[in-house]
Amino acid sequence: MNTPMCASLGVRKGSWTEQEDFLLRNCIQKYGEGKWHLVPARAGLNRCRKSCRLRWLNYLRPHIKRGDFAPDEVDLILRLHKLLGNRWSLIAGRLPGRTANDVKNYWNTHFHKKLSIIAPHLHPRPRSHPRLQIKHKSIAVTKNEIIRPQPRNFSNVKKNDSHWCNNKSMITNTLDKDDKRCNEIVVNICEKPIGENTSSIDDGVEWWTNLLENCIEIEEETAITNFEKTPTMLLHEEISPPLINGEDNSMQQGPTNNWDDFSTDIDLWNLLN
DNA sequence: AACAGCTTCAACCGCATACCG
DNA sequence: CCGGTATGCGGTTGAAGCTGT
Repeated sequence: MNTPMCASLGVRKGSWTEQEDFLLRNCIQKYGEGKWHLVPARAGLNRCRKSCRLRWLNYLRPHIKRGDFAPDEVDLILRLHKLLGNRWSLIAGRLPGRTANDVKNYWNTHFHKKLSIIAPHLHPRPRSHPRLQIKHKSIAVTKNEIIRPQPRNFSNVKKNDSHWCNNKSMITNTLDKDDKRCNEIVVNICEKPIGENTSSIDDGVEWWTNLLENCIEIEEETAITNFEKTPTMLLHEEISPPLINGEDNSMQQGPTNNWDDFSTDIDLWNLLN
């Protein structure tokens, strides 16, 4: 366990000062990201490595977007949350400039509390929010089974793909009613690179561009005109219905077949407005 | 103006997984 | 294969600011 390290030896906690931010930023610029256990010593900070990492990832990293989420981003969060559940890092990976913490906080403040009001049995939350109870009319919400990606071992896969979006597929697993792994689903989503140098200004822009390119490919393949559709609409179409075992599964979906049911999202949109 | 209650979000905590010798 | 360590992630907390009375 690592956390005792943070608690021991009087390591500083709480809000970061400008001086600490300056030291950490300089350290990362000099040595690069990673090796977090070395960062406190290198930067001359009396902070634990986890605190340094979190501060960098959530606040100091370049090109982090602050402020309100755009409607398109909210739409994407809703759809991805429906697909992935509370996989905040995965969701954030598809929102350029947004951190997992941002997405999580946004969800908890804008959606979770509202869901807990309109469907408390599905979304329990410790504290009540009387104001919101008055503000929002009741809306029927159906529970959707989240398809949770399972860890996969790609150790035998060649790791020299320099174009991280050239493989459009993300393999996930679904669980059947007996909680047994039953199917592999290939979801066409751009995967953000891991472990590459992503500090350039192209970071978010590039993956988003690739996402759009992939959407265009799908569009061309299906010979459907999507002139006035938003990226998220295209993404929605891209991720549903799934391909199971590489084949069109539209006629053989099992008990977890709810890919085209985004009624909850629409209700949540109404809540926001 | 003062107070209480509520909301937001940065930061912390603990767990799971990856990595390495 | 095993054990220790590093890293990443999601849940939770709490201080600060905001809003209503």
